[in-house]
Amino acid sequence: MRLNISMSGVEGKSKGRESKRLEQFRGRCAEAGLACTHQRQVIYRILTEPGQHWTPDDLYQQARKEISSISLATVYKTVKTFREVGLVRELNLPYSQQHLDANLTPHHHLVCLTCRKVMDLSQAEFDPAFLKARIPHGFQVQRYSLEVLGTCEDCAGISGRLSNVVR
Amino acid sequence: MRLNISMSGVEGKSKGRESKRLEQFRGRCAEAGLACTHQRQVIYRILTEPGQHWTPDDLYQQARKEISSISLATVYKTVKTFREVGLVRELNLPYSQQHLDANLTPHHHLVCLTCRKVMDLSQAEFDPAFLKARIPHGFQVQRYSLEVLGTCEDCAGISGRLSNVVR
DNA sequence: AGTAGAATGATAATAGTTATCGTGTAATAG
DNA sequence: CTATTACACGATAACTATTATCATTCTACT
Repeated sequence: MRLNISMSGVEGKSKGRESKRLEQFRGRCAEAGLACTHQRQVIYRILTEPGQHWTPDDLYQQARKEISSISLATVYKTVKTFREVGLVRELNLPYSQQHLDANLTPHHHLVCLTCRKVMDLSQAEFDPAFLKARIPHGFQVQRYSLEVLGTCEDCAGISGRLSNVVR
Repeated sequence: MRLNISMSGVEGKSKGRESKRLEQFRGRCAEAGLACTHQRQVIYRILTEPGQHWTPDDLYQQARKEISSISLATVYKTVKTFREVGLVRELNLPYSQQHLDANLTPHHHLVCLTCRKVMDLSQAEFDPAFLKARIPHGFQVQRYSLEVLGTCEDCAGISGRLSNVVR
């Protein structure tokens, strides 16, 4: 059976907007030399739901609702590909499973160590007052974990343009 | 064979200072209700070498030099115990293995995505100018990853004092 | 529509970590 | 200083997260 390339699960009213997003995604795939498959479309759409930070397994459960035959391996491979071409980023959290973020605008995260909820925190250029003002009332900060990621002087010469591939 | 409780691998000259560190460690174990075993002493001493950020496996390789019979499982269990009682913390890095930090003073990290070197960066209260001044010349920042870890409002009531147990 | 190369799905393999359990050891009491 | 007991250790199995393999299927292009 041949599957239609479409944003399934979306009703007619917002079709125009969804088609636009699909076209954007198709363009990004073309740039990156990736096939714009149904699986990748669905996974990308789920990933870009605002404010969500998916693990591969949650992503798999969600994607199965639309493509019941999808494989967990496909989800992992897709996620890895998306990371490599810069469509998503990985959060650095103290949990065993990776968490993904399709919000590429610079921002930070507020993580509840109890329920593991992750909330976005807009970039504040590290201004402590500004940052504190953005932390929701009631959130008890236990610690900040700031990782400055980049390329050290010793490595700068070695691998010029490979360094944007995280992991 | 009965093993002497001692900081093996340390020569006589600095014995006084090492004994002091051992006594400190013994005290912390007593507080936490932990037995001050030879294995834990050695692992803790390795972990507290300044500027180092060990993975469990590296820690195992290092500890074997002093206790050839030590088990990898012991290293993992010890590390987990140390995390639970707050003797060490886990770094949040985009790599598969956990990295440990026995430096409990608030500070951040500078991570080279190429060679995976991790350098300490003293706490700067999120002042961007101060922070930038501390980044070594030649280090090319690709991104900041700030995770604010704590307890969200919803969870504040539920698990009052359990929240310092990370992971 | 036909074709080449890439992606998928099923599953095996691997890496990192944790659990199990019998033996050994540290802390405490006598 | 020795005996006891609960805890810790070591060996290994088990488990979880992730990646590799490979035959089949699909996408992109002609």
